Amino acid sequence: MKILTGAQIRQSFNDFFISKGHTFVRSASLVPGGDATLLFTNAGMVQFKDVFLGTDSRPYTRAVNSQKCMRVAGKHNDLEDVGRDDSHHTFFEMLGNWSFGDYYKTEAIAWAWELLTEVWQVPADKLWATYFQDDKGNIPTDIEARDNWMQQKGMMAAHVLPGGRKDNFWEMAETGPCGPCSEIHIDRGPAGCDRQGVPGHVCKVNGDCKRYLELWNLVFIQYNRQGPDTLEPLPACHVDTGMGLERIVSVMQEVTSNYRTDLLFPLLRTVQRLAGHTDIQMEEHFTPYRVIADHTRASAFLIADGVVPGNTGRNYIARMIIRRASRFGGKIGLNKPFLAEVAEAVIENYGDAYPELVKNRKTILDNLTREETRFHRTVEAGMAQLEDFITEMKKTGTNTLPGEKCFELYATHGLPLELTRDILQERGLLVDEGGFKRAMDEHRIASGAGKAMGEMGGDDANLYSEMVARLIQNGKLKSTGVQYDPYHLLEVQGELLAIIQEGEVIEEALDGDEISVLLPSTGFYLESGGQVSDKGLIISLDGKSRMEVLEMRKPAAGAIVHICRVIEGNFKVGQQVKASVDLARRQDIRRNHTATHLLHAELHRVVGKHALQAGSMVSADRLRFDFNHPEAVTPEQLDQVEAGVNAFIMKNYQLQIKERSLQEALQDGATALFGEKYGEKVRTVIIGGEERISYELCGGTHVDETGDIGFFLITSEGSAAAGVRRIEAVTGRGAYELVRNRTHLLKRSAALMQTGLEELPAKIELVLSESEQRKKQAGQLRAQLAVLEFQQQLAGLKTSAGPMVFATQIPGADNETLRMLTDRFKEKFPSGVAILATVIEEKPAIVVSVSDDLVKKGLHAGDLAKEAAAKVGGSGGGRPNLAQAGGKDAGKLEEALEAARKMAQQKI
RNA sequence: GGGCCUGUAGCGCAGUUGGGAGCGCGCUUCAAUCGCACUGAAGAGGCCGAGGGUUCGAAUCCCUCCAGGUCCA
Repeated sequence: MKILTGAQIRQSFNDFFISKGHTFVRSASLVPGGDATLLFTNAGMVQFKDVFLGTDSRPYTRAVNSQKCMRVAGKHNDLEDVGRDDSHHTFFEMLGNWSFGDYYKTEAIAWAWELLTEVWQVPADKLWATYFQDDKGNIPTDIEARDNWMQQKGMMAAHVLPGGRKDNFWEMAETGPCGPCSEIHIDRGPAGCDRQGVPGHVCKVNGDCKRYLELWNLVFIQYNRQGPDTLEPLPACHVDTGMGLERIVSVMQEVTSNYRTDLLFPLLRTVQRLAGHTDIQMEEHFTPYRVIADHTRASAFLIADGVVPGNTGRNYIARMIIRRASRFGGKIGLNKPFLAEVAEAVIENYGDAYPELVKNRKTILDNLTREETRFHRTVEAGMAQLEDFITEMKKTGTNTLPGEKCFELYATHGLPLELTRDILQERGLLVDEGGFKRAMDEHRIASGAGKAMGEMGGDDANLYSEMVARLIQNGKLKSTGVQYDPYHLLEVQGELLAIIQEGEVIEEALDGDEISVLLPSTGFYLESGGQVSDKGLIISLDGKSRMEVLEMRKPAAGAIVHICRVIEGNFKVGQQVKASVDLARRQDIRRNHTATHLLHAELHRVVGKHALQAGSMVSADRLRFDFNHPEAVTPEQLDQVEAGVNAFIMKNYQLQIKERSLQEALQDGATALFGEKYGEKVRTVIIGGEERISYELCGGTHVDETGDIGFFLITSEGSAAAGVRRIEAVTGRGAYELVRNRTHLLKRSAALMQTGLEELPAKIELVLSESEQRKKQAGQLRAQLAVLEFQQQLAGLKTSAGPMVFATQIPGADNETLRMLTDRFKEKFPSGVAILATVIEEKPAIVVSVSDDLVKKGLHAGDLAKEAAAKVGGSGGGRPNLAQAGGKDAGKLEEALEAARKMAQQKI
């Protein structure tokens, strides 16, 4: 075999297929654009899915690339297993070549063979191939593939094997494109078997040991599945192949582990240096090394694609992976943030092939360190909680921590089970892991497993995709589905192709119905890139029937539907209608969208280049912009940003919007946003001409000149998530309304304060401090008066041998003063009962104090308070030596005091 | 999207059937010192996250919302 580096293998794969007429296509983002059913791009074909479905087209028919993929979570969450063996990864690269209705099996097989055996010089006698033979006998055997394999130079006939549906038939979903596939395996020799000596074990292709390794899967898409038993031949056949880069590199570099290839080993070396381990120590702790290498690589790529650690969705996955890496770092003594250093090795090793890593270096390193720090803090807090549990256990003499307690530590305080177990182990204690699992399962169910990522996809997808397919066949729709042009088709006339109500196709909609409506073409903007859907009207040609368009949706490829409510008359499928976008609303949206671009640009200038867009919402009445920034934006910065955007507006720049190739735009420095799907042709929006203030890829609608925005005002700044700030702003009409309302408020305030606008703040300050002072003074005076009054009353009392019982009203006192007065009473009469009352806001309030010696005799202040309160229609209580009560009827206060006094005297 | 936890002085926190809003650090002033650190004394600083409800009375109980943390998908 040729000796090549991992980077060379990737490059030679691309070069080989480019030499066969393929176009190199950049790896799509890990965040799949426009596919909410998918958490991450998990295969090479994700970005070409719509091409296979026939609803998207590309300027080329042959493509090649290496695609970034993440496989984590999803159906089977095996994250806990990644890093424990030599072949599993969260992140990996998939090499692939594609034919879109161009070449087919003959070329695909010949080229795969040529690349492997001639270019890479993999020994032909070690290679095996499989072809499809239906184990159920319904679908024809793929003889074409078999024969092609047999013809390859050096291929041994015995090495071409049939395989059933499980391994050799590929389907995207329950319906849609599908076809047989053909796999290439390599025999690593008897030594590669990990089940040697197991009785009955036989090494074989697609067997249960590791001797035969699947290298490459060639998928031949030739059918369209329409139901469980109906396959229709496709008019054009496609090829979709995939080969895991890490795997082929491990084979060609003849190492036993993906982690020992030059793709990943430099990362392990970095960890080794940080841990200060010898080679032997590294081998002894190979699992933590693998976990750290895999997870750091994955999180670096995630962050580069805009997925910063957070607590929901994709962001949560990023957090989980980083925390797991951090935890395994702890196992080899790395207790301070260290992942940034490992990430440096990732950037070094992958930066050439994936420049987004280099471009986002600072963001990657900062986010890793920040997340590690946060995790350490969380763990410390969790440990403190655990200490409480341990003390509790020692008290009760148990040695096993109940599962639900352990789960509480995990689910509420973020302390992983493993750490809890380790800490307990050190103290000779145990965890009830069965209980933990049970609590976990309960939690899973309680959290409503299933519809977490939103409502997209769903049951209607099939309904719509079938409907679109039928309409295309009938010639009612173009081959790409509904014609969508939100830039020009602001008013269209067309046939009402279909009406859907609550998942059912109907023929007629009546007044008041809420329905989905399909037209051959539309100019209503479909929510994307944060810009909300358009609203507007659909009317019959005679103008007698009308429905309002509330929202736009795309339930399936090619199906862009209007969600409507009929407000007058009725509609029938087949009739001609006119659809018109609400233009005033659209105009507001355009202003807000262009302002969003200006805001983005200005934030870069004022707070820094790292302030990348992390989310955006453009609606008619406001705009919301989220961006990465670790701390609050200062009021000065906000002011500067607002002023900057308004300066851009006043310069009245002409916007330049044009289509160009993605490659060209990116090379030219355009900002591409994460989570957006870009085809080959992209729409670019440039503001500022020569100065080029902003240059973004954007499908949204924009104003013609920045002056159209009118005016821009920031209305709020706050936190959207950890490390993400959110700015809200208004423009045009909204900004004017805001200023007008505020001006009115200000004028009214100034009038109320009897001063001019300029002097208003000073005047308010003055009035506030005066009022504060007066309040204090008044309180002090009231208290002084009350004290004086009370002291006079006290002076009138004679000291006697026995306990003193004293009940009186102190006008003007408040609760606090009354309590203070009971202390005065105690000073004069160490043994006694004071029942003091006052009237606050027309309601009686009573405070009862009982000296300690009387408390010991069984007197309870609370009882006296209750007795008194009963008379004034209230209730009360407190501690034995001090109690409070309140009531409603101040007129009976004297009576109440008397009752309490009597009761006290009786009890003494 | 859902489950759980937490919002009390500038910071870290306590507040136990609902009845005196507190502790530590920090801050201000004074004393002591040639000066600083330490120490001692005095003091300032709180719509107890927001809004509603129950109650004579809510930091405390109930509801809604907001923010942060954490887990599940």
